[in-house]
Amino acid sequence: MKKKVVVGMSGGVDSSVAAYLLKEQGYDVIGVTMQIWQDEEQAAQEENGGCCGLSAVDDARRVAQHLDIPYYVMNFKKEFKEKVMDYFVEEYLAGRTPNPCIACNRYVKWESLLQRSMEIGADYIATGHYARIVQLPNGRYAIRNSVTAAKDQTYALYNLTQYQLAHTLMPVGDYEKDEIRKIAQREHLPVAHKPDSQEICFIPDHDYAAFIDREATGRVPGKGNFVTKDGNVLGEHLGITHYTIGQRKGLNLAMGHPVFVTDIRPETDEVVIGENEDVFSDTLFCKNLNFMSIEDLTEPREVLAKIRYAHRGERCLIEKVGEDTVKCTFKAPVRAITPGQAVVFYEDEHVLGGGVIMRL
RNA sequence: UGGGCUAUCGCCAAGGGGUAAGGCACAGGACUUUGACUCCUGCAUUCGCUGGUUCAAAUCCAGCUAGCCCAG
Repeated sequence: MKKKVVVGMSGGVDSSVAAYLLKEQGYDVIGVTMQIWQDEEQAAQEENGGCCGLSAVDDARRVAQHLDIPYYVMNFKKEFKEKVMDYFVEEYLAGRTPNPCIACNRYVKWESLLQRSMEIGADYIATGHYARIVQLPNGRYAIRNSVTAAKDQTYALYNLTQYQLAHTLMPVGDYEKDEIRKIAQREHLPVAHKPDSQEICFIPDHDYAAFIDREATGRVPGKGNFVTKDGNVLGEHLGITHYTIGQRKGLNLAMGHPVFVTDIRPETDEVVIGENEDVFSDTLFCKNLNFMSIEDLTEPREVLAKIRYAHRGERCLIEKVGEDTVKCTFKAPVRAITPGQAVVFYEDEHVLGGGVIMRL
C-alpha cells in the first residue's frame, strides 16, 4: 500500500515541486496549506504574498489541481499566534532578538501539522526545505546540508525532534535551486516563476517595531539612553525593541566613525554602543537545547557552530555546564553573538544540535 | 558693548584668490528569518549676513550678526 504524505504547500516554487516529486516517487500525496497569520482584511490588501500569505492558498490550490492531488487548507492561526507571534513580541520586549522561523518550524509546521496529518492517516509530512534528513549509523535522524549550499536552511531546522524527523520528507534537498525551477517549468506548475519568499511573513511591511507596538500596546519600553560601556550617555534611542546586537544603521549617532550596538539592557532601557571590535566575542552560553545526531552531550566536543542564519560557522568547543546549558568556546572571536538567536552545531555534514543564545 | 578667536551639508572637518575633499549620519538599491553586518549609489550651483576689491572671492577688505575665550 502506498505511503501517505501530507505536503505543506506554501504556494511557492519549492513546496510545489516537492509535491510533484513525491507523487512521482509513488507516494499518496495530499496537499495542505496552513493558514497561519493573515486576517481577512490583511489578506485583501496583500500583494505578493510572502511564504504564507493569502495568494498562497490560490497558488497552492492551482498547483494541487495541476498535479491532481487532494488539497486542503488547515487553520493554524491559534497555534501560530501563540507559538510564533507572541513569542516574537515577548522576546523583543525582553531585549532579545527572536528567530520566528525556527519557532514556526518546531511548533507549528512540525508539531501541529504533523499531528493533524497523522490524525488523517498520513505516514509523513513533507516540505520544500533545502535540507536533507539522514539516518546515522547510531540510528538517530539528523538534518543534513542541502546540495544547494547557498540556500541552506538547516539552521532553521535544528530544533526538530527525532519523532518529527522520522516522519518527515524533504525531497527538494536533493536538488540544486535552479534544478527545482527547471522542474517547475518543465511540469508547467503555475508558480514556476514566482519569486522566492523572504523576510518575516507576518510583518509584510518589515516594520517590526510598529508590529510590536500594536501587539503589546502599553507594555512596550519607550525611549532610553544610548550609553558607552563606561556609562557615558551618547543620546536617546527609540526603545529597545528597535535594536539588535551588532546593529549599525538607524542609530542616528554621528560619532565620526561607525559605531555599533554591543548590548541591550532591558532592566534600564539602555542600549550600549561601542566600536566594531567590541562586538566580537569568543564565548557564549545557550539553553533550550535540542540534540539531533546525538542523544546528549556527555563530554566536550569540537564542532562547527553557526550563531545566526547567514553565519558561515566557526569552530568551537562545546561542553555541558548545566542541565540545560551548553558553553561554547570559539577558536576565533565571532561577531555579534545575539541573545535570542539560535546557535546550531554541525558535525560533518549534519546538525548535531543547538540551542538558544542566553544573555551573559 | 575693552581685547582676541571662530563662523563651510544634520554632526565633525579640509580648503587661505581660480570655480566646495573626506568621515559620520541619513536616503535608495543589492543581500537577507535580525530596520543586523557587508556592498553599491545618492547627498552643499554653495561656504553666518550685507556690501566692496578683482576677469575670478568660501578664500582679500569693511560693516553687521552669532558663539567662544581673556579682561571686567
